[in-house]
Amino acid sequence: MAPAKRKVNTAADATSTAATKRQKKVVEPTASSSRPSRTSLAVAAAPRSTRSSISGKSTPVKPAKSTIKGSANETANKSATKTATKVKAIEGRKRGRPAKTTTVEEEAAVPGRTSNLLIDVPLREKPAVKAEAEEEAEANNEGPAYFLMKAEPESRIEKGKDVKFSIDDLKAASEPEGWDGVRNPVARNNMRLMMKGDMAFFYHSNCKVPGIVGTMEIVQEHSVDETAFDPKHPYFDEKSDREKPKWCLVHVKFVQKFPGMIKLKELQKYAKNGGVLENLQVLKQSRLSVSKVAKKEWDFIMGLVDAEDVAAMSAAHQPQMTV
DNA sequence: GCCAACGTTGGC
DNA sequence: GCCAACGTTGGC
Repeated sequence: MAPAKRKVNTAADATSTAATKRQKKVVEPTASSSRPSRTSLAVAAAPRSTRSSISGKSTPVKPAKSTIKGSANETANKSATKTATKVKAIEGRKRGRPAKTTTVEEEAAVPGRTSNLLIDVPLREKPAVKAEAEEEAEANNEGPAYFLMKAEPESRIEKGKDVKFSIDDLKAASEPEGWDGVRNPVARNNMRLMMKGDMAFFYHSNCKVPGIVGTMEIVQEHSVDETAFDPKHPYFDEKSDREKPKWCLVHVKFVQKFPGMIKLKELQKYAKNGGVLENLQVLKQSRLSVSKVAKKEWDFIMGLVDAEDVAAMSAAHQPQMTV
């Protein structure tokens, strides 16, 4: 479901009109040792591996990603009856495991701005301490917010179409790319937070060496992801109603490709006990294809790039041992 | 290819 | 609305 963005090369899109891309891997991201620790007792009691061995393994072939599923129902918003401080995670549901609850603050936790998240969601009540909240929002309302978006740089065919989308594809695009295909509610909500001028890391996922390969800028805020309505599209979602669009995309433009990749492995090193990146969302929720990055995390990672750059240059200038 | 994580489903 | 089952993601 929450695919990282992937680019789908349709005939129409072959020349890279902004139309389709893919995304993927939203979703989803990892803990220090790569997998978030789980807290559910129910799961502990019945380890997934056990269950899956009983039910049989999934197909060896990678299933179509992200297309069909989708969240329970954004329509369930109506049932959001919660109180002011706790709001059902964005869409709420009619059935199923209860959605995690998050505070307004958490949901709006993109540093530096108030949330514009809920376009199609009921308004939340304002915090009691409204004045303070507003002041803080204003005080923070400067500078861009930062994100991380995943795409698959290697070819993978889904519904007959190649879903690959790399930083080089973005770089080659002549117009802003619509980051479509996000089919995970959390990732989608992160896209709704994006504002023009915000920045995002471009992350290569589902490949040999995953990691951050460059940056891009958000040039157009969220709009409806039309690929959800096309039955032939890899990202078709039969449950998405045109009257009530469930999925959105944002448009991005290439900013830079790093001289080298900041590997996932390296990011994880800095996430260990108390490290600067210990709260990097993509490391905590490895499957999130669109995640938030705090300014401090962004700056730190950009610092790694510079350091690497310098190291690469000095290596290049090292006297060569001639053979 | 394996399998932890975790979102969703749907019976109760 | 709880929760067991199950499907998918994506690093390894």
